[in-house]
Amino acid sequence: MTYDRALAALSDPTRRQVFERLKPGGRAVGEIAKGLPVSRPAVSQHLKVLKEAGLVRETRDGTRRIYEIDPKGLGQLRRWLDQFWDTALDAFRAEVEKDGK
Amino acid sequence: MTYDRALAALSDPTRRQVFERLKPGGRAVGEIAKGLPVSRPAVSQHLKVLKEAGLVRETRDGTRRIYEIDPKGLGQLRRWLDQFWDTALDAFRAEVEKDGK
DNA sequence: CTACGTCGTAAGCTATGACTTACGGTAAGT
DNA sequence: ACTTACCGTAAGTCATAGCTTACGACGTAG
Repeated sequence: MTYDRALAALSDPTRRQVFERLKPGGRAVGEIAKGLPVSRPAVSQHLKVLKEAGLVRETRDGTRRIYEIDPKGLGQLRRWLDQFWDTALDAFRAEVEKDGK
Repeated sequence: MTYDRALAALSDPTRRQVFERLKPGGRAVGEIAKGLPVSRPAVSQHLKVLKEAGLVRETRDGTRRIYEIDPKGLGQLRRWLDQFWDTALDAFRAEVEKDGK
């Protein structure tokens, strides 16, 4: 029942950028901030929100914190989404195929 | 590329309530507002956002507007979500099963 | 032990967004 | 034609969330 936090977390564009930067694999905070249009502390705050939403997990490596995608929050969000598929979408399957790309 | 709007739309709790009320089927605005802790105009504004996100579609019936779930936005959101499954989750499948309910 | 690199947190500012009340428009019934 | 029901939009208020700079904590290297 934390899908609500996941939705709130992923609603912010820059926070989504942070999250998408973790797709290739784990990364350190400063490395993530590099290239983003916001400061490093801002990235830290975003990572905190993502972590509390279960979308990201943290690992220590010396003074550096490595962040990687946590499938837990992603799974909860996906299950919540599928809930609408099962109940309300049976009549529209044809259009789902049609809307394409 | 409208998954961003869908995420922004579903991030608000009361807007999620509006959306979830449409799960059983199409409903009129006043009917949706009944039982919600906000006014009817507020519901109208929420429906407008949901519509622009492709999550809801509108139908006329006299002076009433019937709103129902639109699978289009739901599909785009789901595809965006699955993107992370494919790339970053191969190593964690075991844990996905473990986190359970 | 000093200096540096890496990072989280606090405080403060600003913009955005969710809500309210008030109003106007349209369709149906009498 | 008048009234009633149903709804969208405009204007204004208030809280929240994202950003910045400043600071302190922690580990590492020399």
